[in-house]
Amino acid sequence: MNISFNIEDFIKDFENTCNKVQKRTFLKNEIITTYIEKRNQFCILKSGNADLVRYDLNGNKNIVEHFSQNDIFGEVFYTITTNNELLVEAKSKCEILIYIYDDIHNKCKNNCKFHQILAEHLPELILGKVSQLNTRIELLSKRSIRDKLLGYFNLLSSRNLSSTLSLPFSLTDLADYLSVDRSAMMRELKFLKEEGIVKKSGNKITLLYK
Amino acid sequence: MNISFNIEDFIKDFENTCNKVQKRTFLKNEIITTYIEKRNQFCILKSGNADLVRYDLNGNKNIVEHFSQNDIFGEVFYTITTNNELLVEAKSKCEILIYIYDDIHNKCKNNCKFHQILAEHLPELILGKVSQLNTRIELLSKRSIRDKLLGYFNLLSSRNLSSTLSLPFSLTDLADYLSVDRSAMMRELKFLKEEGIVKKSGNKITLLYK
DNA sequence: TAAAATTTGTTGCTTTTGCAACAGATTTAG
DNA sequence: CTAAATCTGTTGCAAAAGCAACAAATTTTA
Repeated sequence: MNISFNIEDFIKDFENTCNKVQKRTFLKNEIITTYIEKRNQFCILKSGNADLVRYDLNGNKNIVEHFSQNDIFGEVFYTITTNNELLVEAKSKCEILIYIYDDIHNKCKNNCKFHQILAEHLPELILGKVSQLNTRIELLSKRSIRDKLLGYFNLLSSRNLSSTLSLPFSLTDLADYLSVDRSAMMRELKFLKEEGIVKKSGNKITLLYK
Repeated sequence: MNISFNIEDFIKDFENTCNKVQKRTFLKNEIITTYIEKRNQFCILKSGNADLVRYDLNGNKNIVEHFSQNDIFGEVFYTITTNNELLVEAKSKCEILIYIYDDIHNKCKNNCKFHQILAEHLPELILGKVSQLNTRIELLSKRSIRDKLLGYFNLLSSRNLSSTLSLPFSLTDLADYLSVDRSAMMRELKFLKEEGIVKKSGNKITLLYK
């Protein structure tokens, strides 16, 4: 799994070589797609931010994943189950490439570079996804709100190579992402500030320990 | 993503066509592998049961995944992070195929059928993993012990096409898998029995509602 | 730019979960 | 076959998290 494949360059160079690839733009708050039928959509987020959202039977909103530039998503990653409505919601203006997974696999009739190269790098692309999901599982496995918050902050901080980080979420959404009650999370965040463990201004968090 | 690829047949037919594939057997409680260095191990569980386990900083045991026949696992699925010791522990006698991911990708010098066919089907194999991880995330996102228990029981029940299911875990391990306190889980299970929602005898659970 | 909608921040109270400890049942190992 | 280890089941108490409700700040939109 060499990180030799640069998805950004790939899109730039080859997205126009195949007429089966759909390009679409969505505005903030628009629904990009739902995971209902098994059309095997495979999507790449060219720009913008989006959330994969589930509303459970108790009416709780659940942010399953948060997508930013170059992330991949779509039905193809899910076994569609009964009582689950999954939506991908644009959180800002989004440019998306959409195509159907089977086309990639069964070789495109066009013999275009796009499908050719994509097929070649598909395993590492999907492995990247697996890695992200494992990180998500680690976070959700933490047993207290405090550990979830600190775990998430640490993650963003290490990606950012800095002890300061910007939240890609509102605090309301962060609670839905961590799967906890918002007011309880706010309380915990207050304690973390009072104890001098984190500092917060606007959507910036700074980790103060070590 | 046609489910045309039968991993069991594949192994039977081709595992001996490549001398780079390592076959190993582990006894119950032996450590099959650890995710520490990035050797890009890719493993297939031919038979037996195993758990992927993490011990967190508070000493809590966490069962990240449970593997049974034909499941795939290994370092290649993980971004190795600092404070994380991940172990794969055999829960029964296990037969494993081990090989290094890069060999698959960069075409095996032997030009053996094993690598050839595996490479072809790798994306759908990894997509199956993604699906499993998404199911895991859904479970961990549930907000109460009751919902986690019922969610897990439902899952096993629908796989089993029956309202009765066998737990592949001891209750102690189930608590670590659901990421909750064992005694709290036992209490909740007791309530579920008292309310006539589930029935339990031995390691068999029956769902009584609907 | 004014009104509406959403987000942040806070609190009192209730419910759920975790922790510690222990006894009995079951399984494993010598 | 017996002793040791592990697992199941239970409880009282403490701590954490959820719920509901509201005011103030901020952002969106018409």
